[in-house]
Amino acid sequence: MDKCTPESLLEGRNIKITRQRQIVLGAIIGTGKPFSASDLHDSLGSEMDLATIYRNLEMLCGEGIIRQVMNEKERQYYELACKHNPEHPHFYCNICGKIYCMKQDKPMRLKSRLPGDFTVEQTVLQYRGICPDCGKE
Amino acid sequence: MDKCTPESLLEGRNIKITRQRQIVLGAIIGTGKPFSASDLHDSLGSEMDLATIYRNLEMLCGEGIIRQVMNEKERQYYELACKHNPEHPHFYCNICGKIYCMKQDKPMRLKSRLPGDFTVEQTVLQYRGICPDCGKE
DNA sequence: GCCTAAATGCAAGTTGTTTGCAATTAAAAA
DNA sequence: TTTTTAATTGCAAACAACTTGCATTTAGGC
Ligand SMILES: [Mn+2]
Ligand SMILES: [Mn+2]
Ligand SMILES: [Zn+2]
Ligand SMILES: [Zn+2]
Repeated sequence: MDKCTPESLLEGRNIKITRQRQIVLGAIIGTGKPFSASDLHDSLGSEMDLATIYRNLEMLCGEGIIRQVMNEKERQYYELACKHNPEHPHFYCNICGKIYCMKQDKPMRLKSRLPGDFTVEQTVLQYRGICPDCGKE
Repeated sequence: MDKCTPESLLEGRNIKITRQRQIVLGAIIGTGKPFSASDLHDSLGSEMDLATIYRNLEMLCGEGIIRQVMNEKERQYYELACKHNPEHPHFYCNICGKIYCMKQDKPMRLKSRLPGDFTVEQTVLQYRGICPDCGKE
């Protein structure tokens, strides 16, 4: 139950702890919601260059500290990928574009996984991995 | 089992049947695979303006004649949405980027839904619809 | 404190997609 | 069939998300 901090997330990884990385990670830990690069940029009052944010998001993804959540309106969303936040499905509202995290309790009625009155219009199921062509090499 | 034609797909819809729409729909019907705007543009030997292709893809989507399949590498993929091609999951290869359509037989082992040796690395499950905030208006 | 590789900011470049506008065209009206 | 007109097209420019090159700064080992 030890809470994540910018330092705890980066420790033992041979990654420089820069001022901007502390700020970015602080913001990521601070929000519970999925976020895009420009969400971050805005929430930081544009005090950091967008290119720096993009470079750090890529790095954090590679390290498995954050994960890609959803690609919507040609914009990539991410969320923290620590032990407190295991993988789970998401609900995307076709009207306001908000992204809701769904609880991932194993055997459970759908109703209990989102609070309130959600109307599901589409269910998107995608598999990613290695195809036979690419598997043999 | 009547096969789709550009005309049959557009009929009764108050949409002008232009030369370029026949060509685009012909190409879409011709290929079984998901395609992007630039896939189409290339396959038509650049004989049609990309803007026209984008405008028509948007229109066809709105009409439910095609559907969005996947947003990958910041590029949108589509496929024909006629009665011969009901909704189904897709497999995206993390290496070559190919998109495979999966058969959607109801009760079935996963093995039988894709031919060959596919390694699943990620399963993406997304719901889209209307959230409670947007539902009450 | 000094040194060096890594990280940053800035500006410019890419790529996918959209938009404004004048010219073309499908198809409804005459 | 010819005329009319609103929709569609092509072209060029605009946009938005993201990436890259490069000179400058900085974290962290010495
Ligand atoms: Mn989530
Ligand atoms: Mn398919
Ligand atoms: Zn909503
Ligand atoms: Zn492959």
